[in-house]
Amino acid sequence: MTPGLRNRLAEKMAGEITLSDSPGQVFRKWRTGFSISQGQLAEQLAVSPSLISDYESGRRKSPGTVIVARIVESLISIDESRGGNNIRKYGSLLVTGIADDVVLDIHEYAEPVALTSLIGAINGVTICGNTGQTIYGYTVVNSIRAIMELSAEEFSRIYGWSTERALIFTEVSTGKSPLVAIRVTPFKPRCVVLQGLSREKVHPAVVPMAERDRITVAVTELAVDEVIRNLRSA
Amino acid sequence: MTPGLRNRLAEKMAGEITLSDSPGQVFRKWRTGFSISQGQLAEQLAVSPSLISDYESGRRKSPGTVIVARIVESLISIDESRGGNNIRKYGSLLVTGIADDVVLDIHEYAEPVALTSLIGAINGVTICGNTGQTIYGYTVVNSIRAIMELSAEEFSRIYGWSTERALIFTEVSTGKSPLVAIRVTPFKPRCVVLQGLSREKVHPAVVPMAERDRITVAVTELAVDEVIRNLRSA
DNA sequence: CATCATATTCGGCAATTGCTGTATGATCCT
DNA sequence: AGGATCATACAGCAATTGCCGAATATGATG
Repeated sequence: MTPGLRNRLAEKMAGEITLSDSPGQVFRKWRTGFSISQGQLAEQLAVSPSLISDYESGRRKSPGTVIVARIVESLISIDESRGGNNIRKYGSLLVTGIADDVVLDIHEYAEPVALTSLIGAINGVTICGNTGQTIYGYTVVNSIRAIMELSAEEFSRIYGWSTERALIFTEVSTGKSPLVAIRVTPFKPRCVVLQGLSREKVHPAVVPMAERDRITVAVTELAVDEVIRNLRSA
Repeated sequence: MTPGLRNRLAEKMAGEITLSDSPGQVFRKWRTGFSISQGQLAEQLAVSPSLISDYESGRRKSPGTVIVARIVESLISIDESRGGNNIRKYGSLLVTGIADDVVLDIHEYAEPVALTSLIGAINGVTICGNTGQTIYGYTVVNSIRAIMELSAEEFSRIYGWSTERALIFTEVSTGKSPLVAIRVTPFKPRCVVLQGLSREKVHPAVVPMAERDRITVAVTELAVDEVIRNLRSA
């Protein structure tokens, strides 16, 4: 695990916290992701445990950069003292090695989000599957590039932290190829969104394949840029 | 320019500001890098220009996440409205496409740093060249991997924002190969540091090559991890 | 049911921030 | 020389933060 990786992970965490409308929730996401209790974090920071709880619960709406930096550095220091497994785990998500124009955006939610909320945000129409679920993140993928260029190992990395996410494939023509690609890989997303399709143009093989893998499928005709923008704003 | 790139650049900027001991200086670095005046930024933010100056000058030691996020989003919005050239320019530095174990760390300084300060931070010994210069950043590179694996285009990207930087090559045996590689590429760094060498073991061809390219050369026997840690702390 | 660990709430208060508005100085252009 | 632009310093003040400590709530375990 290189110090460079650790520094970039710290930067990623700090950036995500700072840009969030709910920094407390993002604090908690990272703390629990690192398997650290509030008491342990408070001890490392030499503060009262209620301070950690105050922040995570949103009592402070605009924490200062000093306290954010201290919390991030403490999380990483605790993990380093335990061997650095979480730094490697989350750090590996930073090193995509995948061209920017294949993975167009990727995001992990601080807390579970209703699938209906995501589909609604992009004016999606559900084709099949259960929309009563929640998801933990999404990845927006250039469909053709992903299928043509990614190895199996790279393909698995578009899942970020969790397979309980939505994969949004852009500029698809019938939707068949993305579902075929998912069929032959070990991991299944919660939901697949086919961008650029109307419901009528969905290939008839899509629904049976999706149902075999218990994947919810939706379509959206929103432009790619708008999909990404709306998802980030939701 | 993908929205994903823009979001990751925003995250990078926010993270860097938050983790810095001088957030004001990092605000200024990004603002001037984007060619935006304080007045233009204030207008976009709908605030008084003195607020921007107050922050950049360090009057506020721990700005809140809300104001940091607003400033970062405003810089990016202004650039988008101008065509997005700076987003592409700085965003391209995020998409290394270079394996993490080649570029071990890379950093841009908010303001010029004396070369002697960097060399001192890593217990370096100057072999040749002028140490009275300043630098704007550094890149720590795995010497063997970089030379064996990087294309010419990839090699040029280890320069980050500026060639006025130090390149630190790790685990070198004689130091000849890095200087040869630099000789045959168009850009020259301000300084090359050869990690893992004592002054006696430097190949005799190093100094003549460095002098031809007006590059300062130093050596350090500090461990790689310590080099990266000390540089980040300096 | 008791105990323990973890988490949350909340009162309190000194310190700091967010922001306006005014004053000042430097630089550039006409 | 004068105006415009850019940047900085600073007084002032309402609002908010950083943090402690006590009390309370919740879930797991024996």
